[in-house]
Amino acid sequence: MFKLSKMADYSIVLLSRMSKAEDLLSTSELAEETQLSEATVAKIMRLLVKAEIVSSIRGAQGGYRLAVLPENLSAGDIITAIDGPKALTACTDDGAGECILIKNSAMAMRLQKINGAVKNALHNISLKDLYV
Amino acid sequence: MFKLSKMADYSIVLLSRMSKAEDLLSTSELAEETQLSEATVAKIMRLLVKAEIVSSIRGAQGGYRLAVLPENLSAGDIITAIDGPKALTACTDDGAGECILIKNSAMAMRLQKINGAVKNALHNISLKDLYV
DNA sequence: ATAAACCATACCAATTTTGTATGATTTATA
DNA sequence: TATAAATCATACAAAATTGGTATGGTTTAT
Repeated sequence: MFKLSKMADYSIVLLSRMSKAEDLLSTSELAEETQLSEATVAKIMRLLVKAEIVSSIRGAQGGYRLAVLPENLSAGDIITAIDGPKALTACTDDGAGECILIKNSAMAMRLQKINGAVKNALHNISLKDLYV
Repeated sequence: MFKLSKMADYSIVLLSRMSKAEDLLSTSELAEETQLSEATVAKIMRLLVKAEIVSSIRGAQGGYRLAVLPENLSAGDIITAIDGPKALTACTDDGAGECILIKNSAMAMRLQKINGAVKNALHNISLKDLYV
């Protein structure tokens, strides 16, 4: 399926909100403003931190802040962070073991061609483009 | 998720095989040559017929034949036929009721922008490009 | 010390996807 | 005209994925 997952869409909502903020935003603040549950927000923020899309400050008065400029953050980056690399990667030569298994097969070529085109398209859309 | 479904991939295998054939190919012939089960082949062919990507002849000695030139058949057409229009459509103005519900919302705008880009990318890849 | 806040993991429910089974209809051919 | 080859239509169960929540641990400002 080639459609945006709910989680990826939520993450764009959150990132759009963060791109308007000067200071740190906590999970509870983000949840309240976006109408999402705190648990869901927390789950997404963890993934965005791991992908180094946002930076986090722990402890009281902590929170999250964008680590990248909105114009330098692509939809592809966000989707990869949320849905995992398998959602998008085009099986490049430096890939992991799984990729080698189907290398040289016709199936691998097709996946590479199609996923490569999708990947490319998504990397040409920035968060700034999405923030309407 | 932005990856090719198994069914869509199978359909490309089948269509690639058909693009090499001069005459009709039956479900059992296609199944044998592609190593897929007859039931799975039958299911896919039905969808391709409904989408007018292949034409079918019923009865004994019947079978399937490509109804479009490989260079005029896009990956987007194939995916839409197999996974349904929701896999790809960008929520256009002439769309069905479901689309109207989220119209004018920020979510609709994002979906439109992202899915539109993916849709466009997939329509620029033809079956001929995939047939390696 | 305490409370605010992030971190990590595990888990279940809901949905979607895959794959198969069954029976009906069409048609070439002996 | 009976038979077999073939597509058509629907329904359904198993498997995988996704969505969402809960629980407990760790960090840090006050």
